[in-house]
Amino acid sequence: MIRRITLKEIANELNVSISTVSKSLKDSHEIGIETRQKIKAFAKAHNYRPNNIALSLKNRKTKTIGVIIPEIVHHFFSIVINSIEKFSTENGYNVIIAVSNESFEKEVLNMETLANGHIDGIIMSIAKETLKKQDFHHIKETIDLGIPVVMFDRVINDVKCDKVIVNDKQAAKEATQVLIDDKRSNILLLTSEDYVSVGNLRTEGYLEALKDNDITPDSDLIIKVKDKKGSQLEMSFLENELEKVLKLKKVDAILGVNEIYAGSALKVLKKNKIKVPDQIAIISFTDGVISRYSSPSLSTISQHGEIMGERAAKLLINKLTGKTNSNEHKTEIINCSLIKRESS
Amino acid sequence: MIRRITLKEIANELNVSISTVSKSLKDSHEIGIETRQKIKAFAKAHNYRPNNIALSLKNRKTKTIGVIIPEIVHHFFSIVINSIEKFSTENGYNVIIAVSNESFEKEVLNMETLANGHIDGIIMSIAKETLKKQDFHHIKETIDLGIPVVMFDRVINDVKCDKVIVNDKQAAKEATQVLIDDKRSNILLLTSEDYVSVGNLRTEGYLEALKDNDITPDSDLIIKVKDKKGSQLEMSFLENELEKVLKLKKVDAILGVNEIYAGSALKVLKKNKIKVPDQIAIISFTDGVISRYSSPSLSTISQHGEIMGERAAKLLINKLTGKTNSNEHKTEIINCSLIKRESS
DNA sequence: AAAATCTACTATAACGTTATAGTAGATTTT
DNA sequence: AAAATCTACTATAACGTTATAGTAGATTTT
Repeated sequence: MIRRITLKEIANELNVSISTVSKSLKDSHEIGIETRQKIKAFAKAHNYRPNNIALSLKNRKTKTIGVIIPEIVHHFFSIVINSIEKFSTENGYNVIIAVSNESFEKEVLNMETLANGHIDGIIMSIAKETLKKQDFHHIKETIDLGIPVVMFDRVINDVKCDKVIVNDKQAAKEATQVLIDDKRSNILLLTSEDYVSVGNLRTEGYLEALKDNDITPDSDLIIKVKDKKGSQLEMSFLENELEKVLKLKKVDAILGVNEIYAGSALKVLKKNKIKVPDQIAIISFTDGVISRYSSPSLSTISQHGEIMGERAAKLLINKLTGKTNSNEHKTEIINCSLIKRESS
Repeated sequence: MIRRITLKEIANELNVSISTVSKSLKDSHEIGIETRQKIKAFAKAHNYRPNNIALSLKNRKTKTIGVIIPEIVHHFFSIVINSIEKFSTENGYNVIIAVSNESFEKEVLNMETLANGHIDGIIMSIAKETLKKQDFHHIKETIDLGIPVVMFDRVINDVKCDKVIVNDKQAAKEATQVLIDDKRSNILLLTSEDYVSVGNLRTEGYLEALKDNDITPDSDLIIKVKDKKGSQLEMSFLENELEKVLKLKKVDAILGVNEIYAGSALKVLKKNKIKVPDQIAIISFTDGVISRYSSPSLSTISQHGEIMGERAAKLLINKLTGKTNSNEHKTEIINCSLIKRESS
């Protein structure tokens, strides 16, 4: 085992002061060229690398970004993380991941751990439980400590920080319109409970589209999927509800706020021998792997997770490097796009 | 903006020395009880939190684990990360994520960045390009620096470190046997190129099963999917090759080394109106979301990514906390299990 | 030749901690 | 009453850096 050599050790070996070594390695003109070269050669030969922890302490900068997300095993979030990691690394930042698992308590814990040390700023998407509780003290406290926070996708209006969102309402409205234009007017909506900001916006978009076309919304056609611990339960809830509605009501289209919901719906339709898209067309949010590999493949609304991640990272790094003022807060809106596949 | 208070500031406020503050907060009996309580109360009131960077420097421990993986947007890897993150957080460790994108160069870069500072140990799965190049100097150097490394899934035999793998060969053999027992003997294998360790082992298992049943392997029935930048190209290669083979040869079963391959195969079969599993049965590795939401759903071999992640994290943390000797290296083998669904 | 300037360094403090060694003043022992 | 011990602290060095201030000795200016 070879311990990493330090400036002190180099200084001792070469009988110069630590300052001389430090300055030489930075190629400072204060030091004579011969000494400089000797030191640089020695450092190289011994594979000197500055200790980043010491630098972090000195500079009060860790060059690390903390990311708090509700889930990792999730197509959209993993795309965003990937993109954050990519952009951050390119700009000399490391990325620490913390998962809230949709839990308020864990999110608070994550924030505290991160804020206590190893990061310069935070990118996050809010846990469902936090949205439900409407308790954002941990986020406000972190911002008060001078740690910049950027929120993406699931954001909170009354916390002042940079945000990256998608035009959820508009996208849902347009998708609904596409279904209506296809002569379908009994559109079932699979959405999440109201406190989930994005689900809510998508529901609004759906309702607006109906209104614009003078279709009276039928509350039976809106299934709000209850969150259960463990997605298995959540899905069986959805499947049961959907089957019930299909027996009672005429349905000729389904709009899902994510591809898991839509994928599960597809299973139910198949089981009941309902033809997609002939009898029921489907459009869903989240352009993930389910949509592409299911059959028929699902028409989806892409939220452009890659762009989202990159924008979020860019906003944060701009704050960290002082390129943007720390009191000004931007909200960037990314336009979704509808990807037509076989289900519509 | 409220800057975090330091020991020094507390000491100044209360007219005691920094030592006294530090010791009081650690509840040291060297300090009188009244002083101690006064200091603790003051610290609490001002929301004192020790600076972790300073502690890291002092203790030469960062309480952070680095994870280097080939991809994040990947069911199996994201499950493993999730599990690593979970176990690590529970044990007081943070997790830094670095993505190699299957590139050797990026993997080396990632290793160097991580080894230079902010982490105590590394968990990794090797990039395909690295496996192809057979150049592992970066990993050996990191280990030489006294930074423990744990490899999972894609491991390297001639690097001495802890490893967590799956019984790939045996699992592939058993899956093949299941297909044979179902009276299928023209089994097509969708595998990766030879240098990918896990793909190779699975191919071996497949071949062994054939041999045990006196079936002569047909090299036309083994498609080695070429890696292309961008999975889109990779898949069109697979689809074209598969279509060719289906025209030329009798095929009554397919074994895929991952669910992307199997999912793509399913698309091809569907396009050619081949019934699954009646005409061709499918079994694949990776129990992901594609397998569950495709139709028919795919029978898969679960590699138990959660267990893998947990074991890897446990092995590493045991090394870091000195619970296990740093010179002894374990290889843990996790048994896959076959999950039967509709495709077989 | 004294004063000013330059060259090529070194010493010191600081980032925020903690562990070790040191020390006034009070109390106990002999 | 001198010596030993205790109590309740403080000073210092260290982790590994860097920026600022300081300084011998040589060289240049006047």
